[in-house]
Amino acid sequence: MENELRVYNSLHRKKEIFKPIHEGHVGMYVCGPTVYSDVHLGNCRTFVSFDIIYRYLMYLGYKVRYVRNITDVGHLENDADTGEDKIAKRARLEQLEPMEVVQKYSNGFHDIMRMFNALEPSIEPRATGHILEQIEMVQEIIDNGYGYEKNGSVYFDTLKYAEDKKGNYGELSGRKIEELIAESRDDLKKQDEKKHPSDFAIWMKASPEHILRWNSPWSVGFPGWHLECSVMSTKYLGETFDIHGGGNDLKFPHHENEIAQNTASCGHGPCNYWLHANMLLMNGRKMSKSDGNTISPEELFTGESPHVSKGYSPMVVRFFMLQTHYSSTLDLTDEALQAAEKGYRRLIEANKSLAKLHNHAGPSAGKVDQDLNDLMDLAQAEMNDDFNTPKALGRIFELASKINSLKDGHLPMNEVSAETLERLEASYHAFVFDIFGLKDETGASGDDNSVLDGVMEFIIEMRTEARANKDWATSDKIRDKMKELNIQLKDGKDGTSWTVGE
RNA sequence: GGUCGGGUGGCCGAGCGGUUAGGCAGGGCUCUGCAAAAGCUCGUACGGCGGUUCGAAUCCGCUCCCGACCUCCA
Repeated sequence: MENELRVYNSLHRKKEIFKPIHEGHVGMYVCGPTVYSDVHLGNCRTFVSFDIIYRYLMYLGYKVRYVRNITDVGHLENDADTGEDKIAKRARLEQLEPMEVVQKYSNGFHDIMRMFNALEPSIEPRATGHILEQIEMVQEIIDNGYGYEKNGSVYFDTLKYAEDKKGNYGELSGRKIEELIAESRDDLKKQDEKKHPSDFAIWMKASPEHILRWNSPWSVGFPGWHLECSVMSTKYLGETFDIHGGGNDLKFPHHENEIAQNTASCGHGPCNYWLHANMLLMNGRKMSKSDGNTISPEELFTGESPHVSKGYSPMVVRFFMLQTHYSSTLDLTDEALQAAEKGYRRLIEANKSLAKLHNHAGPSAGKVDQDLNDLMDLAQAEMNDDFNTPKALGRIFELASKINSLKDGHLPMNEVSAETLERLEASYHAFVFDIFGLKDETGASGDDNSVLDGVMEFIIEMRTEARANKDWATSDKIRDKMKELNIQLKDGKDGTSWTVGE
């Protein structure tokens, strides 16, 4: 097991030891959402993946600047004939100001991410707030000979870029420029203006119906579709930073073009490590609105969808995501979610049991002590191996078994040193809550549940009395009634505990 | 068609040359007034066909399926 953090760098297609540019600091940029409609659940998976990476880097002691943009301008709508901006089109549709649309869906996005307990990025820049910087970069690219203007639009000269060996166009996505020539479809917009089919726009002249528009040296228009990330990552993280992340589907053309733009303007690519999160599938297939194979975060939470038998809480979904490595596809099925729900509860319940072990710590360390420490070391090692949450989770589950055994007296508590118990509490908590980013949704022992806690304490006391008197009728009545109210009572060695839910 | 990535026990999902992943479900046992919870325990899987090797789920070849990207998309 490696003790150093290793990450899978998409650019080199191999795992590499992670070494930040500035000791103790990490700059990370993740391509954020385009806010022209409600967040896609797949989006959430990507951001949850990077949320865990962010959390783990901080856990390791790094000071992280996490930049995740909001794209509120610049994406062409492919299925429309006009080639107009997605935001503008949506605005027309709903009779709203473009920025109103942007605001609405940004809010919605934030709400969902909050439900998933994702930490906010350090900076969340918007493309529309960086038009000047984008114009500057376009000019730089032109000045360096890699951009050309045609009818008010400016294109990136991929052929010249490739010929100069300035960068290696296609390196990230494994594409060759010759193949791009052959494959490029001839019905692309403004094809006739481009010198080469694989060239892409870095500034677009606005058509008359285009609402979002800004003045520039070339025309009244809007920036190209990949420029914002090049510009904003450079502005907030510098010309070279540590990690650039995003969904797998952004590798080409988005990230490839980003590299080209950065290289053309400042001579080198933006970052040292490219990390890509894989896609979320449902029932083995890509989520697709057209064939009905889709579910929104809200539908998933409420259960109002033909694809799920019931609603699953955000934390259950988050746990479900943890069970798969971020670089693998994740297949969402009702059955898998049900399993995740149980697993999640087990993980949280063990944490509560752990808290109760506190007073029983013995003085001498034994085999159990060693096993616990080994498992904690292993869990960390798994995370160091490219943020392997499924493996780390496996170790934490093994810890949960040990904790339960200790609680039930199946393992000798006096073999666990006070030091190890302390470490176990800190470590278990750190993994479950700080790194995995889960929250306790099970109701009991919550921070803001003092009233319910008090009531339950009383009810359990009453039932314990009944049981002491072998008044089974009363004790079972209490238990059944609680069950009806969705509260489960569990009799253990040290008394009765309770949880909300089945 | 091109480029990548996959096919693992009933389900999900790690592993990627020799060792029990883990979760869920199922069987058995322990504990318990009963139940639940919890613990212990059982199941012996790697798409197919060849090859390399003392040894392959793990490497190589062929083949069959699946997915992603190639066009806005996380």
